[in-house]
Amino acid sequence: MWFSIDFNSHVPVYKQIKEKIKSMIATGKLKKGAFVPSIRSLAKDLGVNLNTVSRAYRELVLEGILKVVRGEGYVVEGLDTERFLGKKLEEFRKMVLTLKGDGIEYEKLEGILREVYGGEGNAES
Amino acid sequence: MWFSIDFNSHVPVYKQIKEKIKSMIATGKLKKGAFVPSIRSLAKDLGVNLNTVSRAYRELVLEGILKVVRGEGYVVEGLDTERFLGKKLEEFRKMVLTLKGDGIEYEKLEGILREVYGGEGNAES
DNA sequence: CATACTGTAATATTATAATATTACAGTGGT
DNA sequence: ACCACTGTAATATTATAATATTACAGTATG
Repeated sequence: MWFSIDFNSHVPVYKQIKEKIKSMIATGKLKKGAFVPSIRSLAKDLGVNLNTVSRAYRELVLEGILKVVRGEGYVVEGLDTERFLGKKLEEFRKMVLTLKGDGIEYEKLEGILREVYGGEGNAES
Repeated sequence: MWFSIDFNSHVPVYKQIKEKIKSMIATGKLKKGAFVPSIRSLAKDLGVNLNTVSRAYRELVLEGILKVVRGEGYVVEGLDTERFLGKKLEEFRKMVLTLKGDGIEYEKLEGILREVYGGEGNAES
């Protein structure tokens, strides 16, 4: 089992797959040169169609993140981690702005932050 | 001009409209008994089709948030604000979890929080 | 070389969102 | 009564995402 798909999300499945792969590269769970699961096996694991995984991988190749070796599979090329995380933080900022606009107080968000990160400011390393 | 739509978002336009209306009720910009813009005028303002706004309003009626007076328009009924904000915070928590999973540190998120809230937040590093 | 994996390609089908357009029906002001 | 607004309804069309299915082509290994 590799990861899971949120079928209730408005985010297209192929985009969710792309994001997860990128995330795994960013966190070192997938290293340069490693093979990602074959299209068929990942499709089966996730419970989606072969074509959907195929599209995700194809686009990742176009973005220079994967490379394909016909007959063998897809291999991790690399990822501009800074850029990837930067986009994530941009999304975060956008959401915070919306929440502020909804009248939610700073303390409430900070509380959730603390909760998720395990009580104190520092928790993970 | 009422608000704007993000056409690049994966979130369907009619859902974005629903969220904005709810948000405006939650923040008191739309009060109980007030008329929301007519289907046609809002559609024109947002640059979307009449049917799209119609769908959003129709669903808001089903949720008890708007009420319709034929020939006159749609009127604000009410909103369970606690529930609405609760869902927003749930989404926030989910995003924070993802970001933590991506290896982003607590301090980075807190920094953005502070930024958006204009340094107001709290000191207490 | 046969088999079992890989990726690739093509086609058809379904569901959803959004659009465009036309028409009908209710309400209020003049 | 007329007119200008309201909402409503129905139909057709487009684009996208995802599915299902079949077939073909490259690679490695027993």
